[in-house]
Amino acid sequence: MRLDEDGGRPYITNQSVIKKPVNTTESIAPHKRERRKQDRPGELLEAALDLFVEKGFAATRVEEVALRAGVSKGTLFLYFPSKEDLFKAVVRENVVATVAQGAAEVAQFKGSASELIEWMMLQWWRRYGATKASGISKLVMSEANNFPDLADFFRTEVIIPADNLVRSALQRGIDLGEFRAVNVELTLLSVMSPLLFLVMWKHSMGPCCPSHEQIDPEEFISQHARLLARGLSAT
Amino acid sequence: MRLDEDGGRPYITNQSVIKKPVNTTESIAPHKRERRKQDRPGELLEAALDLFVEKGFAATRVEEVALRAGVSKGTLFLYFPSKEDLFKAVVRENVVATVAQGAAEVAQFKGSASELIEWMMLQWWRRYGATKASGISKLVMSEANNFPDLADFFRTEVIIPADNLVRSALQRGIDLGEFRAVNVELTLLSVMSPLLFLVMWKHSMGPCCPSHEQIDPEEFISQHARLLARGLSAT
Amino acid sequence: MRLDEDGGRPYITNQSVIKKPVNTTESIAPHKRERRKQDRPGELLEAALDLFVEKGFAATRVEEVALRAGVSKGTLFLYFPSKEDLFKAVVRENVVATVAQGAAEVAQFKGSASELIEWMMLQWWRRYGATKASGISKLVMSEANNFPDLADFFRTEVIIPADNLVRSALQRGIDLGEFRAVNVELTLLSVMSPLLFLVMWKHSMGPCCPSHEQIDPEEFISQHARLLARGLSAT
Amino acid sequence: MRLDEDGGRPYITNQSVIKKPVNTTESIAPHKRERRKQDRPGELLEAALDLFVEKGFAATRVEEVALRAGVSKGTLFLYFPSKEDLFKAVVRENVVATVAQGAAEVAQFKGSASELIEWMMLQWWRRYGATKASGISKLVMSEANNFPDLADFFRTEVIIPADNLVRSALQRGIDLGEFRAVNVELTLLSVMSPLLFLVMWKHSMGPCCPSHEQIDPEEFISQHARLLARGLSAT
DNA sequence: CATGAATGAGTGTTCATTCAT
DNA sequence: CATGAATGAACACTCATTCAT
Repeated sequence: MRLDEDGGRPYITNQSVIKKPVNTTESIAPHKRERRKQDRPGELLEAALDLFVEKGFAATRVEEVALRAGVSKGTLFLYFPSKEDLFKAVVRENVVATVAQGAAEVAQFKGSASELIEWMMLQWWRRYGATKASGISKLVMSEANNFPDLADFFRTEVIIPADNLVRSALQRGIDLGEFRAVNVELTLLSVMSPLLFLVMWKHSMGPCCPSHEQIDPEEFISQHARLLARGLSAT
Repeated sequence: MRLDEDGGRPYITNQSVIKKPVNTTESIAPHKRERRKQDRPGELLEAALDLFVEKGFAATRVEEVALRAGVSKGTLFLYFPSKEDLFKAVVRENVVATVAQGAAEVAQFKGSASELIEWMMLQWWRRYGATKASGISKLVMSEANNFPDLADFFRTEVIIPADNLVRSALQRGIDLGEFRAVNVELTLLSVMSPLLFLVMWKHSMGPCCPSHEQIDPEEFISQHARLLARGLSAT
Repeated sequence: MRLDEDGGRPYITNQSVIKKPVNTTESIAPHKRERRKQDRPGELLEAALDLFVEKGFAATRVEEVALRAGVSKGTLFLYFPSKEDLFKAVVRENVVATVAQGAAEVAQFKGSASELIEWMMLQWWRRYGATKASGISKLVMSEANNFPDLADFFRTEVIIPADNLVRSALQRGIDLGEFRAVNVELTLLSVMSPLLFLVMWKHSMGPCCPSHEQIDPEEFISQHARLLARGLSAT
Repeated sequence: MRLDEDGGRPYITNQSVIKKPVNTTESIAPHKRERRKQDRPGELLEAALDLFVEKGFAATRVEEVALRAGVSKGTLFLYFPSKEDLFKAVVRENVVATVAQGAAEVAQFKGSASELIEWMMLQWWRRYGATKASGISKLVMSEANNFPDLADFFRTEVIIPADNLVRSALQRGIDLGEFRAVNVELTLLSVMSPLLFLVMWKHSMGPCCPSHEQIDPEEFISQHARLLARGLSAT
């Protein structure tokens, strides 16, 4: 390691590296500035999402969030009274609506119950599990102990609605005679646990274990869905 | 879901864990110092397990571990050269041994491959998943990104051996014509993911969601195992 | 030997070194905060130089440096990422600059090689050896084994350039026929060792040995230089 | 880095690694044991010398000294009330007598003054400078500020006698008309400083600077001595 | 005398949070 | 509103020193 790698700079300078847009025409573009102000929370939340998902709650430094959002550390605390509050806001901002959209699509699905189950699982993966946003699920599970109210919020807004979707699909299969009369609650877990495991793994051990890299999530989901379908099959 | 079962005692406890060995035969007992010395590692490991499971790796302070074990911070470092080493010792004491024991028992199992799978899953739960020690698995997944060394250690010492156990059971089923020739790696995930999900849930959302309490993990595991067995069945 | 000369002020001083800039023109001065900010590095470097020279590298606590500069420990790390970097900055500020300046002056020197040697030695003493900053050389030699990185840095930034200055002067004397064709590397040591010995002594035994006080370093250097000149003389 | 490099040892054991000689014949060899006890301080001082020279005062851990001497850490403190006292004892034990022997040999020297000077310098190097013991000179200069009484002791017992030897050689050269009537005190420094510099360098920067490795100390001393002889020559 | 387990003050470094400007 | 300089409480880890045995 070269000791003079700092290239002779005598000391660190904190001088702002934030590039604030130079308002050369302050008088004729007041709206721009206002909009900018209004966007601040959103930009901060976006930056925070990225970093929380990437590094987790503890390892994310608020200064890095602020920098990525293009504001100073102090400004972040202007909008969010603490790191914890920022975290909560991120979760609230980024998880609802995904479920609602899913529900709408399920309603229009044509096909057997077992096809529906497989389709739901794959959709869940493609629309959520495979995206950055799924990091929130991992994060919530990881930090639930430290933020119990957050866990509660997540359960109410996300988990229960999503579970209900699967529950009704299973029930439909049973009612139509396609599935045996299994315990729906238990089978629900058989459907959801591989998905949640996939997300946990992807955001935790995944990056460390290249050995598991050859596994294709969609292929796994498909096989698992078919395994379940066979297992549930009434015939 | 009774996911917080731990023999009835919740692992979050503030009661003193300093266990003075009961001297029933004071005259035969070795020197007090010596006796303490031999007890130290065990006491420290127990305290460390409690706190790691309760708070996670990063949030657990070594001094708190030492204090809970009734010694000073310096004493802890007398037995474990670093916090990471302490953690690794906790894993070895509470997880690695369990895997080894499981492997030995598996070798003596008499029965079909599908019976073996179900038995393994149930044993895994009873011997590990249902205990406080399973918090380690949750911890590792939660903090793997921040402590890749620990994740690597856990993967090498625990995940790979455990996976191999399941892998060989599946392969045996296929070789004996009991199972169809499915992709073993994918099926492995179908076996493990419900177990790991159960553990994650128990140590994260579980305590916050009393609504899932009515679910019995063993019942779920049994049903899931049978679902898989049916799904895998060659006939 | 008056080796502890430093312009009269001993470098071991407890008097406050927090130098509030005298505001002769309060109205023109920038904001108090800004002013402090600009002064910080200098104040910290000054405090660090004092303490490093007084106590050595290992024995100097960064908090003490910060306190002497009138700031908190955290503030120091705002300007210097580590104790080593602080030290390197001190070296750059107090030693490297001196070498560069010396090199510039040497380039303009008119006179014989032997005159140049004597002039360089005297300048080295007046500009560096006799000042507080020369404590850095003593420190580096004293602690090189414990902090090889610092020794390496010092060697690269200070020793090699300074040696090259002397080397070229010797070579010039040989090339011009003024000196005999001696081994330049060995003669370099004959030039440098009295200077470095002087500095070591001043910052170690010097304060303890008033008996050597009657020796004037400049007189010694002059005589040594002339001794060498005679010894090297080609005639 | 392999995380399991500790080979699975669950925790560190402080169990004694000190090999105390097993006294199988305790009853017939009581003297041996007594001698052993009497040797303790000597063995500790020897170990301390090695380590202090090798690592310096601060970086040497008392436990390492004790271990090398074959006793426990507690035993060391039985003989030396503190690390500092151990340090002082080491210096006191290891520097006298060398000078006395040198003085005796000087008295028998036949030859010119300049030959004597060169011979003394070379002998000083061979008998002291080149040996491990010279590390003490480095150590004393390095730690003199922290141990002023040590510096005083060293000056009285070592430096002054050694200086007197050189002083009288120079004076003899002047009295016999071999040398010019130079200032003896200054010339003394011209003789000693290269030697002390050599020792300082050897024990500090030397190990870090392979570039200077090609320099042969004896060759340097010879050339320096001849340079001085020419410089001092009356002719 | 000798031991070695135990201590606890101290060290460099980090980072969420505050607040004067 | 926005800034960023300043803070200070933590934290993992070290090691000279003590003292019960």
